[in-house]
Amino acid sequence: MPYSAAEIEAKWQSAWDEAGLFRATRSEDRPKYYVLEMFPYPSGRIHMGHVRNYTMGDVIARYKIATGHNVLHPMGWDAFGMPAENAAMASGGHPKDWTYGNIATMKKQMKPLGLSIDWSREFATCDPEYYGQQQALFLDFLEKGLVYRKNAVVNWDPVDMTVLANEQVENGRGWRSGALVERRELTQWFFKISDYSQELLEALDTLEHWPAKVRLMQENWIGRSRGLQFSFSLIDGPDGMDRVEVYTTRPDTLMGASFVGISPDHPLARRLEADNEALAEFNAECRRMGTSEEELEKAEKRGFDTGLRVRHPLDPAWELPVYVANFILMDYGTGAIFGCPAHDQRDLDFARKYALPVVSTYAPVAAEDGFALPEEGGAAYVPQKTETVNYIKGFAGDAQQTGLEGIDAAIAFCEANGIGQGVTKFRLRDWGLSRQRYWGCPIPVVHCDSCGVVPEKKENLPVRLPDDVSFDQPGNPLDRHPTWRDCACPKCGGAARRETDTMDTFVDSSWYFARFTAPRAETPTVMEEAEYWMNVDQYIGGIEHAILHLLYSRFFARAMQICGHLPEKSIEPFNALFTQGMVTHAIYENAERRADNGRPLYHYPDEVEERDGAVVVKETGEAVTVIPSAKMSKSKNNVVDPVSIIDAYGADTARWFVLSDSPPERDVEWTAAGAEAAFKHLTRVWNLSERIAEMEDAPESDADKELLREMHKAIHDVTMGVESFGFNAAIAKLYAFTNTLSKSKAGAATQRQAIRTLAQLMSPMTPHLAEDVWARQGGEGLCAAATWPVADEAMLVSDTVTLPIQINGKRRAEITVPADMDKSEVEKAALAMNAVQKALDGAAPKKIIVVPGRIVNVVI
RNA sequence: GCGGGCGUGAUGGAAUGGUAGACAUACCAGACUUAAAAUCUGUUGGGCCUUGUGCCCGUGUGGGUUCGAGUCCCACCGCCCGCACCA
Repeated sequence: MPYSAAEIEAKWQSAWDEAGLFRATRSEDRPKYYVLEMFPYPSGRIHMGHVRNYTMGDVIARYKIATGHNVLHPMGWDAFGMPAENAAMASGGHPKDWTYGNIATMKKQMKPLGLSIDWSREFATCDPEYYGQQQALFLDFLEKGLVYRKNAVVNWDPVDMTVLANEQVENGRGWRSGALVERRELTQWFFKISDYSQELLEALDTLEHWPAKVRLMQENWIGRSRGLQFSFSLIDGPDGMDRVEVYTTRPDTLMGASFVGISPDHPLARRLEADNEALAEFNAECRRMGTSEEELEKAEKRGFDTGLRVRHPLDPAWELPVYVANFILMDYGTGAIFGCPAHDQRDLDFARKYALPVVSTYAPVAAEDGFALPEEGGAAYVPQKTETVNYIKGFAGDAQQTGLEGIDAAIAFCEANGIGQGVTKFRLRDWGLSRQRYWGCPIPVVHCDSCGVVPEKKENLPVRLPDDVSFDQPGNPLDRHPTWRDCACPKCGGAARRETDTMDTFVDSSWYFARFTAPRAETPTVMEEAEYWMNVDQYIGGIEHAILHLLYSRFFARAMQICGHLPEKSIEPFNALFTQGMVTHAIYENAERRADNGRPLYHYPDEVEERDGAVVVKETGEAVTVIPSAKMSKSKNNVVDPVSIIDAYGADTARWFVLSDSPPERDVEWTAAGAEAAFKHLTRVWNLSERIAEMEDAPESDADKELLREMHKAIHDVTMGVESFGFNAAIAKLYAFTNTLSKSKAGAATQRQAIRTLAQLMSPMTPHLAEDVWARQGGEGLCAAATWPVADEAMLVSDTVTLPIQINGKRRAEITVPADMDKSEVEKAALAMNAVQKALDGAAPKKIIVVPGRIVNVVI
């Protein structure tokens, strides 16, 4: 019989369903294991990235089932968000219909992959049963003071009358209207994540099974710094303003101060713009810039001289100008800085532009050739904190000190002289959760003229989104929905208005992992279930979530614990994290023609072919530029649809391929050739199984022993590979073992044992094929439920070992010796070799290094 | 701009500081076939001539540590990800 993926895949999926193999229930007889992949946004169709992500999780889940764990492997939908509203605006439908329609489609596309998911726990974050519990969490957080209101800046589109996300701002203009975007202040809700800065930072050390790079990125994001907070006294400032408070991490450069810079949003700047039209214009222009940090940092550094002056705290006679500058963030520090051009390149650029003085406070201890002080035209000199420098114009010990010592000395000096205080600050800002959009979780509060902001009563939850909304007018439809918006105050019963803002979708994804432990509960979580299933033992997702999603989830775990929704152990909810790479594909750009709208013209993979070493469009023969390995994107026509791959080759081929060619943390490029190779291999295994099933038994020989030895090596290597996320390496071993088996001269019984083991080792990756081979070769029960094989240590060690012999680190010969041979014996045997004597050419070895089982290196 | 990562044959990649290129693709050669496809077998980093169990070079570039560096350290170049209202 030929290999028919479609047939066997359907068959074994029903078998697993009938056996209820993936239904998770609490049980004390096995250790639990919770494996979770970041849940998908229901964008419309599944893509290869989903296949890769869920296949990796599935490998872990199936491996853990086989090694005797009680596995929880759930799936849900991150279903709120802008694309649903955009679709509604574009085509007139309802975000709800669009979203649930997409979920149905994607679930139908995922099912054939044969994932070991407990679908009984499925939910979407836009289900009222889910977001209602999220509203309950919000009210608990409010009660505990974990959420509060303050003003914050948003991107405002004055034509569409709507708030824009950063990604909706293109070159300072709204993506739909093309209008110049403004910054506007709104009163918004914030989570007090900054209260946990220190704790979130320190706890990173406990996350030993997280990638070091993710921990480092979070550390930098939280951004702890030690510095000095002090003020400059303002000369003839406006009423009530007599000083400018400043925070600096380099107080040792205070004697190099050359100006004071304040944010355009600083209270002083706002006060001054009232009587200064030019300044008002400057500030307005700054506020037209986007709100993203990237944009602020990349923008040309510009300043406006307010004409005001301040006194230097160490020398009242020393006056400095005050500038409003576009690169200073009101959100960080005090919204004001002092500029020290000699030791900060940005300040130096600024000083040169506005002809401000440049004064070095320290210089290198030993200047290299060509070094010039910044005041002599050199670049800003910024030493490492551990580098020793020569303080030439310091004030706190004036001597050679490391940068760090200089900072500490400066803080101590300033504190002793009443100039300022050493403070620890964090870069981490509070998390603004208000969104002025319809398709999100309503914030469950009411605004009452007499009572102010009143939380909705818990028994009135969920505050449901109204269905009768339209998107034919700009703005948030909740704002113009009177019967929903107008309500009674929960406190006084008088006329009040619902909050029409909804929550950031990051809120939805900050606790879904906890909800999976009790997805139908009438409370956000159930302690008994959370106690059993939490924490997530292995979390898998994209590196793009390294900071925000993971940090927010860590904060939520703490907040939920405080409110009694999670056990103490869940303060860090993800025991282990793995960040996988993307699935990429070449882009085929027409080199001779552009699309009608002037943009580049991209061709689908099946529209091009190779002719005489060049890639051309099949129909027209036009030349094509191949851009290798780019992120799959609809607009580039380089998306490969998993459905078509599954239809053509089966799910096992798709699963095998996405795991095989690249290490999981790196990007993998989808190629037609790679998919075919995967299919070819699975066919080979199938054919091998057919052949072995019909073999007649033969007397045992050395070949049997050899095959068993290779089998145990394969068990060992594949197990190691799966345990350490080395799926590609595990697959390489499986290829090699398949080759060994197909050439083996061993007897039928041994070959059957070997191919059953091969099936088991393959089953996490290609569960359907494995199941079929297992059954064909007389395996008992379901392969998916069979106990994982264990490598026999005794079978792994060889009697002899081949050692390379190096002369001065260059390989010159090799020698085969008994594995347990003594070091000195190995040394003797190596020196006695002809090739070694020839290479030595009479020279006497100075030193001989023998690393047992590894290498011999002769140094002459 | 800031933070993080990556860079190895024609290609994807393998390699606890210890024989660089496992495994796969592609290419070439052979078997089977009237033929092709499929399948199976074998070869393949570059260079040299003296064809050997030979020599030299080789993991983005330049330096360093080490008996020994793809791996560790420093600098540079290129590409990718994140930058707080995309999910």
